[in-house]
Amino acid sequence: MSDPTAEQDGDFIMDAESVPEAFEGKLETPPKRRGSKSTIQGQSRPPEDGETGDRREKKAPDRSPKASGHCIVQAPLCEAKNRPSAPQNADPRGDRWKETERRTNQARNAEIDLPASLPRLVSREVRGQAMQTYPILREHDGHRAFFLYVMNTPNRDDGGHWGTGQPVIPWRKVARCYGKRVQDYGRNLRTRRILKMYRDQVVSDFDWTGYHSNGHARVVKDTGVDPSLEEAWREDQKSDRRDADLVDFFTGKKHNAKRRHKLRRDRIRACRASEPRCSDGRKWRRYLHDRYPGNYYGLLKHMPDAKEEAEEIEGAGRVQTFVNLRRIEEQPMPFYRFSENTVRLTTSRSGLQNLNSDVRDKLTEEWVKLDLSSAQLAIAAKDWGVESALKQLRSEESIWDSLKNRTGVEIKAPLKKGSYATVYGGKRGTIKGRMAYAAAKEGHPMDSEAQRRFLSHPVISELLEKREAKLEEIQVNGGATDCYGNEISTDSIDDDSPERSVLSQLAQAREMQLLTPALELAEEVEKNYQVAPWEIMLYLYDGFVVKFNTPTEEYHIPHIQEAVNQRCENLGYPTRLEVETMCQE
DNA sequence: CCCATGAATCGTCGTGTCGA
DNA sequence: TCGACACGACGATTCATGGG
Repeated sequence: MSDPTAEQDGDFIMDAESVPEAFEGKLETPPKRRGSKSTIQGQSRPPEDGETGDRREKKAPDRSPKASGHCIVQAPLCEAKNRPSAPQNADPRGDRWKETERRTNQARNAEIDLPASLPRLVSREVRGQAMQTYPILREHDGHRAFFLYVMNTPNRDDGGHWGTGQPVIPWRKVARCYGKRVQDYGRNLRTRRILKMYRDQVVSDFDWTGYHSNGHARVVKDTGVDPSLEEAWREDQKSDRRDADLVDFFTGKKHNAKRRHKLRRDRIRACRASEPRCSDGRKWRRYLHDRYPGNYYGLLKHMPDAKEEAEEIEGAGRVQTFVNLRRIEEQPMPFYRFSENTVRLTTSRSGLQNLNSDVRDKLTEEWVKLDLSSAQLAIAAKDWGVESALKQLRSEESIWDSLKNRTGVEIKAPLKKGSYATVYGGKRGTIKGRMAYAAAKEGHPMDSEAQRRFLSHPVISELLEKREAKLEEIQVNGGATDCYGNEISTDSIDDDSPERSVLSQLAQAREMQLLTPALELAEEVEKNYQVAPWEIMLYLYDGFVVKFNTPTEEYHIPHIQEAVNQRCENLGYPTRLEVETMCQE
């Protein structure tokens, strides 16, 4: 967060007003509730559950008079009766244990900032069931947050399916659940103590693995949660919940229009912190932020399809995708910010823009995706004066077919990845590596011979050649000026080869310039019609996604294309705006 | 190459533990 | 009481994922 432009983790939801109702009134009264003593069981615990955590008992007993002292889990709360002389100094558990206890107990009513990737929406019924089963959750913010974490975190030890495998509980995440004061205790925190308190006060069968046996974080061995609650919870998470009465498990607030509104407002404000690098960027963002949010909520009805598609993804990408989906469920409308080294608008949190494209296509099934054909290649071809590329792009034969023929690679993905890397300045090794990676992911390994052929394709090889000239030019001039007149100096970029960065920034600026006529048309249409027949819903760098409010695709799409194509032609870039065909296999 | 996001990794350090 | 040792945690870095 040192980065001033970075917005904070959007979960600022946690301020006074969002304190759960349950807390009212208890503020000043000491925790009389169960607290008193029941909790404490400090020693009641079965002696042996040992490994997890405590081997401590054995020695403790003897030397300490204060054995009693240490078992008071919440002693600190009742300072009223602190005993004068006692246990102070020679506590076998150490001051840090006691301090950890104290801070954890104070987390009953804390300012807690949950991880962004943690899904927190559940149906009202399930939340009620959880509160009934474990009443302390109602009034202990920290335990409630940690309970939610254990139940819902995507961070699981099998790295595979969402919701299977055991939750991983790194100390940092645990501390985060118990609020700022616990986090601030930093290196002195005894995480094990917190876990034991959770077990003692909340879920008595909770159990976890040891730490650092192999350098990994702790893992939950047994959530210990009541089976009927566990099942209800899983069922709820799996279902499509479009019509469910959702609440935020942590705050207890209904996830209704009002809350969504507040979320949006906060997010927009956070995005304002960054300034656009060009006027077109500002226009794009204003337009996109002005969209009617309700139109994005309509996407949620495709959520089950999207999840099904996401299940197909192999490896770590699946978890990423589900995290994205959860965020979309919470607030599907994307908000954009500006970054240091590009004119592009990027969404401020993961969401539609960063979602796996196959999954995204499911969600936006009813919308139309338009993008520039081979945009990056076209831009490089023109700006670098690559004759063979210009010719190829203007010819009948698609560049992709040509590349496929040359390399013998049947699928487009790796070739696309390779050409991105080529025009954005990637080194030869990078280009090869990216292609190989993309190919492997699709299950069609790409051998080094194929990679070599890619680089020696006439178009690619001339691109590489002209690219070197361009890089040298940038180096000599100490930078370059993009199509918006921004001077990009190599000095301002902290990198081994800032020229490459400049090169890619130039292309990215141009791509925005080529696309902007579509934005202007959209603004115009909005002005001229009572109800805009179409609007741009999502910005995808070299394309965008359009929603039609009236069945006028046949009429309007060609107009949009014409506006953009006109500019491409005027400026001499051999690319066109195309409707992306959903090619299902 | 640009972006955002998060997980894993590794060296360092203060402190509790335990045996002498 | 002292010193060796292991542990829990930090912080920075590196490596993944996703998008173009």
